[in-house]
Amino acid sequence: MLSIGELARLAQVSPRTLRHYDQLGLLVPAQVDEVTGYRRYELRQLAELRRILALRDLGVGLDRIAAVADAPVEELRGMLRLREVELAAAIDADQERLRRVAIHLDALERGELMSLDVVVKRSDPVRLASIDRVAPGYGNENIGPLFDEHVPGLRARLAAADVQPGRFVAHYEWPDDEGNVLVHLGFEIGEQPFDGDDDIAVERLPVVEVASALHRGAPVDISDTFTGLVRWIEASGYRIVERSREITLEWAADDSPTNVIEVQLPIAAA
Amino acid sequence: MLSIGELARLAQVSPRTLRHYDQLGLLVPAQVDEVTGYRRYELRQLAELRRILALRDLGVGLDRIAAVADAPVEELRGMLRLREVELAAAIDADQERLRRVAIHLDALERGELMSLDVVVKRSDPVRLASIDRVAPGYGNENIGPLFDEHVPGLRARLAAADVQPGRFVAHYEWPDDEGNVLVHLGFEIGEQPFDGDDDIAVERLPVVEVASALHRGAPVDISDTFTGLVRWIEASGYRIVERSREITLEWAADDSPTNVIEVQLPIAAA
DNA sequence: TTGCTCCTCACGTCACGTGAGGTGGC
DNA sequence: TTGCTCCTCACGTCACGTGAGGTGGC
Repeated sequence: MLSIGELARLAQVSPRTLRHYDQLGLLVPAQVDEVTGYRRYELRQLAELRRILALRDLGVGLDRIAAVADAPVEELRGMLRLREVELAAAIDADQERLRRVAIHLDALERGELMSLDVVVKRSDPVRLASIDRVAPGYGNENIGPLFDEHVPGLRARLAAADVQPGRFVAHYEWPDDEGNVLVHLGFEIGEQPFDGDDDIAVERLPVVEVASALHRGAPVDISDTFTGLVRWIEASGYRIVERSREITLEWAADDSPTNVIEVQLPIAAA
Repeated sequence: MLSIGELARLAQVSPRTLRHYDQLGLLVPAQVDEVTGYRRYELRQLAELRRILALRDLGVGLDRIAAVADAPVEELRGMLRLREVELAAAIDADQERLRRVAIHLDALERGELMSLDVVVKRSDPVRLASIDRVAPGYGNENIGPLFDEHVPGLRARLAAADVQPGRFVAHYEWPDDEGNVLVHLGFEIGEQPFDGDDDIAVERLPVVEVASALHRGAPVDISDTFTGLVRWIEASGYRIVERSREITLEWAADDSPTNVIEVQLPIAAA
């Protein structure tokens, strides 16, 4: 017979661990002194304990160890197979994290500070009242004037139709052969009843996987955010499958530093 | 300004998470209503929150995120490098676990049940009073008679010298050209003052890395335990660097099922 | 008799999830 | 006025480590 300390020393664990296993019913002492509460173990329990510790060191939870302890070998086999799958998944997840850490460090080397702002998510479902206009190209110098010219009018016409405009959303199509870009300018309208008119279309943006970055401040600098986002996407092993969406989360004035625009680029695994 | 629910939706986290970050001082609302306690966030805090979540998803603890939040970029860089090292270590550890799971599953296929009993550890420091005898080979049929013949006498002579014998320990040397094996038969004597005599030597076994398995029952079957242990060692990428040690943890009678003998094989990475 | 071992609570860890019980805003 | 949101506790999670406070055995 062994005292708790002797068994602990043989197995190189703490007495506290053995008390814990006793409490869980995982390894109950062969005898317990009724007066003093002293635990007494048999030597064959060292073998039991070793099995418990071996499974524990494989990362198996104590509840699952208890579950296979008195079960047929089949159970043990199944549990080990499960653990194999879990471990493979954990390794994958950590390797993915490792890749992302490397990407952030690369971005830091280049002085880019935004890589940590990028989020991959599914876009929110959006119902939009929008107009289509053609710009002579991308970039704020081409798009900006379009906004100034058409957005106030759109807002006014929605109000006239008793529709509360929500957030402002712009999205783009690929340029045609001459470089002209079809731009959709719209406001979220939720589920308010509205069918559009001969100029205003009502559309739902498909819910897709997007990489998203936040742009703050004047829209003139939005191409920096855009460039950083594209770089992040390439480094992360995605490819862009659609043109960008820009969601204006907050807008004070054209040059206000409190402006916040979310830039979304639909992506897929490269 | 955003309510807690709005910010939570934008960032796809729970309000509870935001309250938690508030409590930790990690992301404190721009305003808190003094009467109702309602939290109000500014939109620029969404960018802060995204950075926090990005680091969290890399497995960085919230305390460390807080530590780099207002620190110079150098801190962030250092923290990410540290995380790189930690992640690599975690992956290594999980891959090692994966290998061991595979070894156990293999052993189960072959019907061996003991692989989970094997432990790698450093041997305990042992001071031994022992005699050297020559056996005509390994195996219980060669070693057993030696035990029967010499062990009782050794015990008696130690008692006569006022030395309390501890656990019985046998260890072996490599066989010579004719297959003769030098066997050391001894008892642990701790630090009791004793220098031996012309037959009994006092020795300290070097503390080394060993693979250890427990044998239960009659010593006749100890070769099964031995075989399983050797197989485990090979499958696990170790090699045997010295002959075995056998430590008798419990001994009732020659054929008692409560006998427990620990078999240790000194190992090194293959 | 003095150390050493043993005992039973019970808090702390990490990042929240999940009620309970109650109130404020549209 | 009714739902929806928000609030503050406070327990539970996982496998013990770490005291606190006290007693038993050599």
